[in-house]
Amino acid sequence: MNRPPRASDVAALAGVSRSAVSRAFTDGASVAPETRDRIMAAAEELGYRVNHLARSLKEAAPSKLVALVVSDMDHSLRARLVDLLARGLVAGGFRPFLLPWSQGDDPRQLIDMMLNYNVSGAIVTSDTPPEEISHQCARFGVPLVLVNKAPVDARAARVVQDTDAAGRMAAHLLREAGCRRVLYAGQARASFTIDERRRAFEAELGALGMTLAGQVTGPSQNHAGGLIAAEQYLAARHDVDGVHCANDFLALGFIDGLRRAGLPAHDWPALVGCDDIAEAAWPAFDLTTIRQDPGLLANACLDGLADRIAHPANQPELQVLPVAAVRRATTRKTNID
Amino acid sequence: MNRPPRASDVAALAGVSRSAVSRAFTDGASVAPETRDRIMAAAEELGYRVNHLARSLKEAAPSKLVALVVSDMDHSLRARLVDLLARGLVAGGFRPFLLPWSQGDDPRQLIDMMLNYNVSGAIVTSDTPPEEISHQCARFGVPLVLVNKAPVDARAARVVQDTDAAGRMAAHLLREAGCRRVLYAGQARASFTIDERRRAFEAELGALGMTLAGQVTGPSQNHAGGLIAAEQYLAARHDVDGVHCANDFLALGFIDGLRRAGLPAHDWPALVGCDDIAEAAWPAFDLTTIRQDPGLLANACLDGLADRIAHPANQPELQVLPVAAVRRATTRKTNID
DNA sequence: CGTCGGCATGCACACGTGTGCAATGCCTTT
DNA sequence: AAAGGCATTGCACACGTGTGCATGCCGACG
Repeated sequence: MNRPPRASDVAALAGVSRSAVSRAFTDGASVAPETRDRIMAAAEELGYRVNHLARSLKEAAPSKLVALVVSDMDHSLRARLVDLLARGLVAGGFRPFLLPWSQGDDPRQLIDMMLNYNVSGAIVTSDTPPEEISHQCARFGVPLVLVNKAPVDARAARVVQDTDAAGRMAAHLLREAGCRRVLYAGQARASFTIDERRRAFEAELGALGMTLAGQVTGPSQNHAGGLIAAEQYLAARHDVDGVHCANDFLALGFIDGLRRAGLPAHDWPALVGCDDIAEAAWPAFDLTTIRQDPGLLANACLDGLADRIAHPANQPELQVLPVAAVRRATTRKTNID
Repeated sequence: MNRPPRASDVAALAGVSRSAVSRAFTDGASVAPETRDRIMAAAEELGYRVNHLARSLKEAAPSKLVALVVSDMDHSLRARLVDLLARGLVAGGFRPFLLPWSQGDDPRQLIDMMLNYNVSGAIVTSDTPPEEISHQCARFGVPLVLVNKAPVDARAARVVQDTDAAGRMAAHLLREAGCRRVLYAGQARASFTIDERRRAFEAELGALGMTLAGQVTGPSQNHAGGLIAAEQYLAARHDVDGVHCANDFLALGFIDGLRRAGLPAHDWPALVGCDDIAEAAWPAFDLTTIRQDPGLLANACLDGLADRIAHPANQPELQVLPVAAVRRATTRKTNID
């Protein structure tokens, strides 16, 4: 017989009823100390473990599983976030359930998985998740937290970066570097956070009396996209003294593009990215950027989820997380001043 | 009444028995087409979903959950691997279950989680996982795949890089660059793969008539460790013409260390890393390295797991994955010849 | 027309667990 | 000594599902 031992096996060995075994493994249940000891000894001998699937089946409350819907895990900031979320969930007694999602995947499959496994909540950190996920979760009462996403469903909690402050900050950092005419590098429609930030950036440029000379666009918001944006920048011979990139990966690619083209360092524009990924601090780049603390982000998600689970009827909360300027070389050793 | 609908609710609405509902959702079961249609309509109306937890409880086979034990997710190669593994598992009908583990965590807690949830298998990609995990998995019959790990338990399948080829390759790449006296950058005892590779590297140096001048050591196998290794290298004024770094992150840090110290490019030693992480190809580094294909790695893990699940009694297989040399600037624009 | 085979369906049990309720036994109080 | 309270324990049911078995029905074939 090779099946895992169950409670009744332990009960038989310990000479008690199966209920007693169940109670021995339940905190606060009424069991005599010596009975509990005998049960625990029998359990140890058989290698018995409580089957949490069966347990969560019995309890009306959904399982302790939490779905983690994530895309673009190769983005180091997201990998870090997933790591922190998983740790936090495990520490809180939950079990993170990794659901990768890519643009073009069928969202219904994702929803099926979440509902089939009776998850007690979900955290969505993928870019541009389909609205259907939010609506279906709301319909079936699955507590949901959206990270840096647009408010697609009023019943989902949201955690977002303070995009307004970040956009203004970018403008001020370029201003500090002495810039007058600047460029924006990134796509016209990228993601919620990037778009919002860009809007605030452009507005603040006006308030500071600076000029937005135009925009260069890479095919994607990553290093490869930055390389191409830099080529465009060099080809167009823009007469600008500063560039704000949609995110750090793009900015690093932009720097690499300038470097590859052999542009002398004193001709480089001032550069400001956003996110403060680990690579931005490397001496090869030393990029001025705007920091979004992944620890803060993860904690806000966990708090938001806990709140949704505990008080499903409440108005879902919107948490806006602060950002901080990180001044490095790309706004110092510029040719301006 | 706010509980999720169950099969009996659907049965009542469709005017059939609960068995019929169960059969309607089971492939290959015997149900009349019009009955199935009526059941599906009722299910759609109520928003019914099969509860897979209860299903897996019924089926003697363990749940479709697979534990993904992972540490150091901020290592971009590992994040990529986790992403690929999660995708592959989902595609194969499994559900990945993310269990972060850090040095110092209690392994028993991890084992409890895996056994409590009756996982049908586990893939361990963390560095230096405690042996206890392997032994407990074996004891309880949980199919296990170890990625780039030492053979701690004979009953676990293993997927490892061809460390022997990689180490020899590193020596040959330095030889190609004209090196004679070389250095190894990395810790004496790091991880299984790194240690094995270093051994092969040193052996091949001898065979090629090259000299290992010594070793510089950073506090960690990442960018920060590389920075410090570079400082040591510069301080000791080693008379060498090439350096092999334990992995790419360390190599990138090493380059950044030389760059920060202002060492002119024609005085740089030839450099060879290992892994071919995305950043190694960036123009800022253009690092010669040894590629380990994460797609291959992920597929090997999934195959290994499937094999362990299908044939638990078989001898666990050991898959050795090929590596490939990636020649870039750090072995070209050297000062030699 | 009788028999047989195949298909659809329902009954009942099983999976492994938690817990309300009642029963039992012991200790304390009057 | 009787009564009452309390801790402990077992019985039985519930959670939501899959499936073997038996039954009933219908068509086909001899």
